[in-house]
Formats: sequence, C-alpha cells, structure tokens
Amino acid sequence: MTKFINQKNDIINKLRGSGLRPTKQRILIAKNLFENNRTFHFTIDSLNKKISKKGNEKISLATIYNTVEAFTEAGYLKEILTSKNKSYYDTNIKSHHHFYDEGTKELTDINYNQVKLSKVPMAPKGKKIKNLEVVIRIQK
Amino acid sequence: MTKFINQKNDIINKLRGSGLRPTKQRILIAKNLFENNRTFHFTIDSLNKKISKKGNEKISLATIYNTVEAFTEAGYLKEILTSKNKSYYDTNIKSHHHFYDEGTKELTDINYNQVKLSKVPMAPKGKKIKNLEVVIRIQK
DNA sequence: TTCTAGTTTATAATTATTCTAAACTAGAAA
DNA sequence: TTTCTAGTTTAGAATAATTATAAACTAGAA
Ligand SMILES: [Mn+2]
Ligand SMILES: [Mn+2]
Ligand SMILES: [Zn+2]
Ligand SMILES: [Zn+2]
Repeated sequence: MTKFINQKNDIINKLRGSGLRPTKQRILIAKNLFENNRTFHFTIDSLNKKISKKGNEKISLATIYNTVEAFTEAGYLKEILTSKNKSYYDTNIKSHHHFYDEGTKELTDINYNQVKLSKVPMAPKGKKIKNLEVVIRIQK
Repeated sequence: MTKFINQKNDIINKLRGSGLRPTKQRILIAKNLFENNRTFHFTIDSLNKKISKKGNEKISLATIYNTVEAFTEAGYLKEILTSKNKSYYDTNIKSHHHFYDEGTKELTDINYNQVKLSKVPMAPKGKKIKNLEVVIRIQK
C-alpha cells in the first residue's frame, strides 16, 4: 500500500522533473510503461491496446502519441528505427543493441557488453556522434 | 556507342537473369540507378523526381514502387531502415555501415573495414543472422 | 501475326502519423 | 475556496507514404 503510493509519487515526481504536468492520462501511461521492472519494446498501437484492456478509462490516440513523444524527449523512452512504416519504442533507455526478427518483426535486446567494437570511424568534421547502434537482422 | 549498347544489354540481361521482363520502364529506372559507377542513397520520391526531369516519358509512381521492390528482392538494391516514415534505398549492395545525420536526414556510407567488431552475439537458437549493420547517428 | 501472362497505370484504399481548434483541468494565485 | 489560465486532452480532419485494384497495354513465345 505504501509501496503503491510511493510508486505513484515517483511517477508524479518524474513527470514534474521534466516539466510535464502529471495528468491522469500521463500517469496511467507511465504506469503501463514503467511500473514493472522489466523493460520491453512497443508500438503506439500495442501500447494503446494494452491500456484499452484492463477496463481503464480510454485515452485518446492523439494523447498516446503526444505522451510517447514527450516521454521520448524527456529521455524516458528510446525510439528504435528498424522497421518500415511503424515506429518502435523501448523502455530500456540504457545503451544497447538489438536483434530484429524479420519474420515475427520482433525486437530483442542485446546487452551492451555482448558487442565489442574495436574500430569505429570518427564523425565527419563539424558533426558529433549522438549514438551508435548495432542491429542484427535474423530469420529462420 | 558500342559501350552504350553494351550497357543497355547488360541491364537487359540483368533483368532477364532475375525473371524480370526488360520493359521500357524497368530499363529506364535501372539506367538511373546503375549506369554511373558511383552508388547513392535514395527515396522513392527522390528517384521519381530524378526520372521526371530529363524529359523522360513519365513513369507512374506505382511502377516505381513495384520496380524498386522487385530490384530489392532481386538483390540489386538494399533497403536502409534508419528513418521514420520514409524508406531509404541504397545502390551500394556490399555489406557496409552508415552515418545518419539527424539534422539533414542524410545517409553516408561507412566502409565495411572502417568498423571492426571484436565480439558479436550468436543468433538465438533456430534463427540465423541475415545481416549486421551499424548505424551511427550524428548531429551538429 | 496471334495470344497471353506479366506489366503498367490511374486511381482508390489503407495505415501511420500529425494537425486543428474546441473543451477540459492542474495548480498557482487571489 | 474560488478564480483564472496556460497547458493538456480530445475527436476528428488532414497529410504522407505505401499498397491494392482492376482495366489497358505489351514482351515475347508459339
Ligand atoms: Mn507513416
Ligand atoms: Mn508509411
Ligand atoms: Zn531494446
Ligand atoms: Zn549505403
């Protein structure tokens, strides 16, 4: 009970800390994204479905888009670009890599230390490296 | 002159070799993609514009989509997935990596030997690795 | 030359995403 | 507490990329 309250307070503080008002909708989305310890990958559509079940009050699709974008900008989510025509997001914000299964279209994490790069090019002059990601495409 | 004819024959043979009829449209698209030695990245839209100039007979957008897909399946093009909401293609089909500039949204090749991986995870059981790509996102 | 499977085309349909502008609300201030 | 307003949510429209449809065309075998 205390734990539950604290979790909710944590979320509220997290939001406030990024200048985001802790609205009912944002709190509910944050619960669905961050309340269990395990991280996962999702799309707007899968998140929307996840929230729609459980008899929650409905959140409009526009709000889900807005909130996921806001959370991404705040650094609570990472956007993963591996797939055509659809954006994937990741609640694992640590630097890491991915398997992308072309059959099932599923992403799986590869721990950062499972990949070692012994040579990496410098950024072109005037530019700096924002991140480096390895994607390993797999299939049956 | 002889060279020109041979180039066109090369294209026709290339297409036939993949079970693709060498139609006027496919030959024109192939010329625009493969006739000069340097490789490049493009989108459907940029390819369409490139062909529309030069006073070529117009090719319908649907045919450009169909042809690019057919060429990709035939292995003449590689699809690059780095960008939200738009597909990029590459006439460089050798294994290589990319810089992606988040400001200009431009792709630049990184030679295969400019990146060295000293450790790579195994594919999950039952799956095999189709390719591995490094994307380095850069910005000002 | 004929014939037909494969191809092209204009256009409609679909899908993901973004925009709009009106209604609502968190929370600071009175 | 109540008032006020900037920030937020919302339904629905708009946009953009892509895919589907189905009628007209054509490469090339026979
Ligand atoms: Mn899209
Ligand atoms: Mn799309
Ligand atoms: Zn991940
Ligand atoms: Zn390339």
